Amino acid sequence: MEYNPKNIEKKWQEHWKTNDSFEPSEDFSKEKKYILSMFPFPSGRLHMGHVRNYSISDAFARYHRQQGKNVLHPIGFDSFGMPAENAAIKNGSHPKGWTYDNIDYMKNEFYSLGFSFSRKREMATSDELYTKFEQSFIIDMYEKGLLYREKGMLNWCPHDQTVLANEQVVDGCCWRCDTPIVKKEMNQYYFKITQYSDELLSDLKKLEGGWPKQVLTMQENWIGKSNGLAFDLEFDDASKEKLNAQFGGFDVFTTRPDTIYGVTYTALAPEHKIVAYMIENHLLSEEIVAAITKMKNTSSIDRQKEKSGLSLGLNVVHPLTGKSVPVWIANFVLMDYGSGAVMAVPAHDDRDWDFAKKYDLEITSVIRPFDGELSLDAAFTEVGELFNSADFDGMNSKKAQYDVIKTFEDKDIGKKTTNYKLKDWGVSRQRYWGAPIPFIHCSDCGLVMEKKENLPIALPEDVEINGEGSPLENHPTWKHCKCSQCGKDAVRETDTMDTFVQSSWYFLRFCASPQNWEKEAFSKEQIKYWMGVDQYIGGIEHAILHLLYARFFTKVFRDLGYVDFDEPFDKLLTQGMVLKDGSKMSKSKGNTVDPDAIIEKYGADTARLFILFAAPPTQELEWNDSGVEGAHRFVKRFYERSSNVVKTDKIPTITHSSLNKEEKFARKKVYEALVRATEVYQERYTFNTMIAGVMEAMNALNLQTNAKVWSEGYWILSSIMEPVIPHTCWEISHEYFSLNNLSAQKVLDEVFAQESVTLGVSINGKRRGEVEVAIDASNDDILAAAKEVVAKWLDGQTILKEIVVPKKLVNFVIKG
RNA sequence: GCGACCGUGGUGGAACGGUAGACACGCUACCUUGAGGUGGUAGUGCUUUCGGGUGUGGGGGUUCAAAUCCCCCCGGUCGCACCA
Repeated sequence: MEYNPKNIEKKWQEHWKTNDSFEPSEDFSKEKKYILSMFPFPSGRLHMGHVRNYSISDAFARYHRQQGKNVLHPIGFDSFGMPAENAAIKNGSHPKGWTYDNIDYMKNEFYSLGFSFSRKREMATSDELYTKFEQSFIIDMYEKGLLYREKGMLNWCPHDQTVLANEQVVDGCCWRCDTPIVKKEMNQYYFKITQYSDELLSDLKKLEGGWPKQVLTMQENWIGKSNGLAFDLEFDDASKEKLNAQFGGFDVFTTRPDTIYGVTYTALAPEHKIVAYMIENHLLSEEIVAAITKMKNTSSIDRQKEKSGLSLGLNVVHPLTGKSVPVWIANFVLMDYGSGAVMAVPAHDDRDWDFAKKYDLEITSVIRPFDGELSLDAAFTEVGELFNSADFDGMNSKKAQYDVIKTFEDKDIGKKTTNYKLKDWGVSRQRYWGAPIPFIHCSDCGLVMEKKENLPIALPEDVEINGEGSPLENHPTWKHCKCSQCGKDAVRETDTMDTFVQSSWYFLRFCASPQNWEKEAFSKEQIKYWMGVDQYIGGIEHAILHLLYARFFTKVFRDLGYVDFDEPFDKLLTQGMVLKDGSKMSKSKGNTVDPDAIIEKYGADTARLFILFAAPPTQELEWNDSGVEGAHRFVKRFYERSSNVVKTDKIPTITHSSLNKEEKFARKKVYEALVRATEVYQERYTFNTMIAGVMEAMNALNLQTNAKVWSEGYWILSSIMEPVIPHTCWEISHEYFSLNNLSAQKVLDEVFAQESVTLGVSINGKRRGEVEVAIDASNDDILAAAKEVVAKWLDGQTILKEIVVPKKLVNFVIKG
């Protein structure tokens, strides 16, 4: 029996396809499992990261199917996005053709790996049907006030010619093409994600235990909640006059109200509206205006390099002391956080300190250490004791924060405030290959929504894509339409949506029964049954963007009445990257391994086995060619040794007591592998250790010749390996077991019964020998036997303590 | 700077306070083979005077017992980063 992966794999892939083997049942009384891998972008070919991702989810899906669960394991494609347009610009292909060709190719790759996806629920987010339902949700969100249009300074990528969300700007550059971002003022649609800031933060608690801590922390930091005091700083009379009485003062926010008596200057962001007013009304010298303009045009990276600022020649009044405090502009004050203005306490804040030193501003200390001297070489930012602070003198600075806030609230000059780093999600993209935003601009009615019955607003196919401007804007006819309200000539919105909108609800779409596919996005009943996703698997790179947006959409859908839960993904597994020669596989580094070539050479089962065996799923995985060969040898051995099995329709019954030592050992190893497999599939996800257990069992089986033990062993081992190397296991199972063993397996306790057990014997925790004792030996007998074994170590020593750990070891504590 | 995770043979990795290095790769020797591959047998942390000694980044602590728990330091990876 020679192992021929090509024949076996093709045979079973055909079988699964023709028999609809992996379609979930519509019987909602069954216990369900929803296993989902993050869906791929159809870039053209699968890479090893994909293979790893889907090998993991497929193992889960197949395992739960064996356990009799109703399993939903769908696949789709996140198929809108820039690369389709880039390909169009580069080689003249049409984004749609390019995308769907890629999808076809990748689907074949998926099925050649034997993944058990529901074929009937395959979809792509660029399908018009998907766009139709999405646009309908967008209209709902607009009606709820969760989507709005506003002019703002946006992140503009000059290369991709589009706006980016804050989350898509990485180190000041475009997340896709690495081009430095410039700020541009434009109209833009925003999702009001900030309305959910608090809930997105507090619901992270519900995910504890199910999600990796790292991801929860990243989301927490991204939302960035901080509590503090907001208050008004009022201009003195001379400053008010200078500003033509247009401004009475400005708002500042601080998380350190305890340092209020240490305020010696205040600083505005260069983009602050007071600064803008002063420039417009020529209240500043040309020199200063030039410096401000330069500051504003500096990229955010450069702006971080050195602090700089300018005095505005204005003063405010300290709210508690009445002292005059100068107003500056500072490049480190961010317009989009808080109010774009800060009170500065150089004595107790590093940034304020640097700035004060550079411009020789006053520094007033108000907190000193509880013991020891206050150093005047740097800002003192620890907790300490207040001084120079009137009524608050002597108070613990931590406690004083509450008292100062209370004082401001009592006097009605400020209040406790919470700020978030999270910003509203800008979703317009000035690109073609995306879902059109279903709005209309009417010269009479303003911004109006398209009527739902006219959805989808589909993309025109005859477009010119040359990288200049928005193809929809440039299209001769597409944007012209009738106003949905007054019926007069109007124009469509030509912006399309960020592709993260599609991935924010695709997991809900998969819950829809294919027979209702056309009619509805999903039904409440289907959602109720299938959601939440029991196990979600994907890369850590989506820890913020996708997962935050999907959580946001879930909460919005809940408030729109479509779903009745708060969080979409119960359990999240973030897989590690696939590396080659120590770094991430990438075309530019030339260290990629093509999955197709591996399947061609060794078969899909080898690829799957290697990828699950080489490392636990959450860790990085180093690709290793000889490791792949090792995996291949195992699959081959596993298949070829099945010739020791005798055909049977049910698991053989064996009288354990009549077996010899090797046979008993083999059975024990087989059942140990089963116990471990259960643990791994249900809790630990360390497939590498499960596979190691199967290898041990195989090694043990090979030391004996009992056909019944072989048959029982294969009955169990091919069942627990089926989620990993499905083709080989189905072939074996079909050949010998009529496919009856691919189901939940029972553990037989009798095989673990032992007459004797070997204990380690140690002295002072140091292993000195081992002793074999009867399983039911008393502690005294064990100790006596153990003492004999280590007699030479105990000679002339006083035993202070004797410890017996049942079935593990004996430890003697001796003096010295 | 802040936060999270991690540090075990030549390599990937086991060990959920209880015999460190399971399982595999690699390597060495031998058997099978015309050769290569496959398959098989034995060995493989370091060191050794063959008794043993020593060993999980370094130092300390808790414990009868620590790779594992606690503290400090060193190193690495990732994320955030002038967020007031």
